[in-house]
Amino acid sequence: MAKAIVQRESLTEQIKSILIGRIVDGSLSPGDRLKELQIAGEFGTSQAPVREAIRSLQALGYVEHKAHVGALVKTFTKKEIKEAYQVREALEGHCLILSTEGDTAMIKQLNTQLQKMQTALQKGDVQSFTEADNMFHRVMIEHSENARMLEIWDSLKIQLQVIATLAETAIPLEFLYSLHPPIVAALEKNHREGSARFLAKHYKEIGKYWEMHG
Amino acid sequence: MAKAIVQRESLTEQIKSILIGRIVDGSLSPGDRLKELQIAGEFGTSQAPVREAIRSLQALGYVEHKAHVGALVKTFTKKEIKEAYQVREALEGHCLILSTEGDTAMIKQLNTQLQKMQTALQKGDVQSFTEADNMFHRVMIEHSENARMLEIWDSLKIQLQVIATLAETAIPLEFLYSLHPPIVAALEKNHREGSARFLAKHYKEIGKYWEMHG
DNA sequence: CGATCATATATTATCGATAATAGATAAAGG
DNA sequence: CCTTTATCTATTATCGATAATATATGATCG
Repeated sequence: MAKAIVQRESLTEQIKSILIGRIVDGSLSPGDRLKELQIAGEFGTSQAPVREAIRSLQALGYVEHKAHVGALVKTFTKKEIKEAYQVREALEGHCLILSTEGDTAMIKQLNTQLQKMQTALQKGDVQSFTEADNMFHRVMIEHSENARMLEIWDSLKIQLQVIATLAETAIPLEFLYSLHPPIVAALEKNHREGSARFLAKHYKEIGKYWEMHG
Repeated sequence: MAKAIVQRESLTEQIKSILIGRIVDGSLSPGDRLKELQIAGEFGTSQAPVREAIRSLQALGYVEHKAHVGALVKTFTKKEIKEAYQVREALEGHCLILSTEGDTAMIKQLNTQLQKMQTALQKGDVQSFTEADNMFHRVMIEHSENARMLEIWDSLKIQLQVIATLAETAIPLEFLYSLHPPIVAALEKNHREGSARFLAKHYKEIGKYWEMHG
């Protein structure tokens, strides 16, 4: 029999999820202060689980913590964004190079995401586009079957996610889209190095936009 | 005037440092359980700072935590080691490719570490060799001037550090050494892709050893 | 004898209260 | 006035105690 009991999540976990939600959706902005007792009061808990939740937000990179002062929602600098993109490029590029010849599954999934991006583009649905874009890149990592790498990749997504909510990054989606198909096309011809080069170009172009507009 | 006051570290920080030391030096072995109250008793503190220290060990990847059960010193599987090496290769390779032509400083530092490795080799000083080896690779990351990447790289080192203490990885140091100079040599000729290829070979060889002996 | 259920125990998770600290504000001295 | 020092306040850091939970152990039933 399947357990129907709703496993009560620990208070810490619940609070953590709620706070992450608030940061991602922007109701908590960079620089905002998280006061342990105030939050505890809001949720009707004691200080302890709030404190723990905040510390784990810190580990995830959502907040900064200063001793005896408390936690502030992290403000991402231009440099940090650039750094995150650079790491992503390193990881994704490596995965492309390592991708095995016969792995048509990855190519298939990449194409699926390309189509989703196109559909979103036509509808002008920015959120769906961003989602598909994210998945496109995540697929590369997933297919390396390297859990650690995926974990790291996800941790990078956090900052870019927060940024995406805040700054309408202002990169024209049509252009952003156009940077992706060549990556897949090269893979389909088994040109893995070429694919990695197109990926590099993709990130170079994004970098340019951040230089100009960020 | 420089402050001479020894800033009292928080209990949490102190406990964290001690526990990390015990894990790295092997007095706490993989699978060992960390009991909050027991440790608190040992240090004469309450449960709270111990609990926090353990949670931050978790974030750093030293221990695993199961709800209502507690923290166990992490046991690294062969697969996880392999994964960590793969990520290292991705990061270091990317840094080599991105390294700027005029960056003689990096080459100089790489050569310095090569020499330290040689010296250690002659003395049969395994620890010094390992240190220099680590630094050799870290130098590549440092020169990307990407703090996030360096942080991630360091977090990967943790597991390999623990492993190094436990299992004498049994790779002949002479052979391990020999994999490094070609990386620098290629860089000196401004063959960055070639350098990255030698790096890849380096990790492939290490991988083989883990397959056979690990 | 095996499977299921109750009970006991060790340990984490949470609580409410207190101590310690950083930063702000006011007072004192030059 | 400006600088330094003392006081105050808001907040984190730590405490000791209790509640909740998972696992182990033993009891009950088929």
